[in-house]
Amino acid sequence: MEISVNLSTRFPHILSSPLPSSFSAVSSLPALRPPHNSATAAKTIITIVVKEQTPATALISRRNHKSNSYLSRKSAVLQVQQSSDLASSLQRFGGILKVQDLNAILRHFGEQNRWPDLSQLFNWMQQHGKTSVSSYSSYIKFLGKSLKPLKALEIYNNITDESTKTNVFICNSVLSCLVRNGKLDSGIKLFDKMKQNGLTPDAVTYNTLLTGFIKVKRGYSKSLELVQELKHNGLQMDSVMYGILLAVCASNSLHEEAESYFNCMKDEGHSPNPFHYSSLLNAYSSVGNYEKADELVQEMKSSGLVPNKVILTTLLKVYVRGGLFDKSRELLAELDTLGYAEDEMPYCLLMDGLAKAGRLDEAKAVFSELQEKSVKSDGYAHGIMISAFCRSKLFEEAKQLAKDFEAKFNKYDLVLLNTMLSAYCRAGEMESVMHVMKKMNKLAICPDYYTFHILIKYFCKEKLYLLAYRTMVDMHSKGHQPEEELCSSFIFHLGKIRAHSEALSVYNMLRYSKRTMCKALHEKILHILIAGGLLKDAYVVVKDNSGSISRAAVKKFGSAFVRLGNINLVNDVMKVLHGSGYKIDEGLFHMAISRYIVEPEKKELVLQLLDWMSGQGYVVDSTTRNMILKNSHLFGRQVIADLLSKQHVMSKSLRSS
DNA sequence: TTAGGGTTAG
Repeated sequence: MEISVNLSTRFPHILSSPLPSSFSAVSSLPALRPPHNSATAAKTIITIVVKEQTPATALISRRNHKSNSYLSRKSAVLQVQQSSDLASSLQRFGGILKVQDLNAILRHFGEQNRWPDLSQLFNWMQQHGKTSVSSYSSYIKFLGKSLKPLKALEIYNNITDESTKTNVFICNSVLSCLVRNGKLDSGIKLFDKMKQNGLTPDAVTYNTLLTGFIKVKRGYSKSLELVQELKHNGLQMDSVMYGILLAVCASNSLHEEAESYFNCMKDEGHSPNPFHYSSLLNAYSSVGNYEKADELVQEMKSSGLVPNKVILTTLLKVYVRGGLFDKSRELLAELDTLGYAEDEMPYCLLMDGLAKAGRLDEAKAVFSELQEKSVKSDGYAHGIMISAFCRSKLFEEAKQLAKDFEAKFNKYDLVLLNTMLSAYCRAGEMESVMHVMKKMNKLAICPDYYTFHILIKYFCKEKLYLLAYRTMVDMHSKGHQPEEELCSSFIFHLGKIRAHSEALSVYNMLRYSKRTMCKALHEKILHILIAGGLLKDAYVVVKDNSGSISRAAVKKFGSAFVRLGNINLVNDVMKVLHGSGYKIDEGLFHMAISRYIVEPEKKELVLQLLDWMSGQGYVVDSTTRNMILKNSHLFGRQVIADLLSKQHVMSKSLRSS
């Protein structure tokens, strides 16, 4: 099959059409503003009337003046907030506005998601020296909300005053901005730097960072380090912190640890709220411990809290994970009665659990029920069923449902796109595969590890090995490490189509990744490299992995290299062969000498080789010996005579012993 | 005078 489309941003080697401009056009539209109401604004303008003053009215006048100035500032704040031309209204009112007024406007813009105005105002404030700590902390917070963590870092890094830079409010908002934008690692690094520069972190700082560990692999152990640190700094755990830690435990499936935090928290006098309860329930769901879950819900009720929608939905999750499908159905009915099953989530939980337990028909029945009841859906239910069909190898049904999704919904995210991609790939629908990839491009959704994995597997299945190769290069350049099984079969196929250097590059991706690598792969790539004449690379493979390569393969490599490899490396190769326990045979030695005879300028290498061989106890056979003698004028007669006589003595002593 | 929070689905 031939792929005519190729090249674009997300998949530079696969899609052809240039990135459609519609995305950037839409994303650059200014945020919608509230309607401008000039009539209201006009009413709020206060005219200051200057009256003649008598001593008796002076005090009142001052008060009036004060309140007048307050009122005029308040009016100016409104004017600026409602103005459609921020620059000119700042020019007009900026002079009477105090820093706190400007901060109020800044927060107003932030709360209204008026990002361009927000930045314009902050710039103006900086240019006019009208900023305070609050301006920075608010502005940085809103930069985080508008997904501009780099801009926030830039603002922070440009702060020159040291005490401002280690101000806990500003530091907390920068860290929060990084964490909420998925940059936990850089947040932690910056945190360390801030401490070195004199920041005294408080509970908010720690909670901000801890939040980042909820959705991170091995987040629990990392969060423990922070907890230790904050305790060491004399800070106490608060109810928010317990809430975050419970969520960390739940997402790491640590129900015992969650339980222990929950009890600690109560012991310390904090009353658990529904968030705490639901996190602990969620932790129980990972092991399907419905007894403990039931007990906990009872406890919650007796403490006077009424289980809400989330609590009951999470309880349903526990039942599903515990395999209690009848009980799950009863609870779902209860949720329905309470009006808590208006959206698809509880159905999704049950469907997914049924499908994963191999009860696909029952899952399908729930899916039908959900559609008949016109439950509000964002497409999750489709995603779950598409995956379920793929899992059961019902690719045709998966494909149909993916098409159905596309017809009904216009909302995509990465997981759903991957699910559809997988369905189309497994069903062998090339056009639909390309269509999904274009869609991903258009929506500027970055492919992840799974996307690449699905595509590479599919391209291999279609024997589009070079396309698969380019996809893997993309994958690798995005920092994803392909898994061994995929690489291994891929290397095999690349070898078969004589794409030797591509095979080597895949081998190296695996070799220099953190993934484990099966020993047999070294020999596999060695054969490919020899076949492709990439002997120098083959040499590196043998040198680094001689213990994992069979004698036969080493021999094959040796004779290929000595015959055709770089002459300057022949002696090194001999040494590596010998070092790996391979006995250099007469044929190989003869071949090496023959090559040197053709290139007499390499005579130093011949002498070195002969000398080394004597040292290792190798005997020169008679054929080779005669060939050397015949050509000894090329190398220097005397030296050769000396070396050969040394050899002769050695061979005699070997024979006699 | 400004910073932090946690719960459910693919």
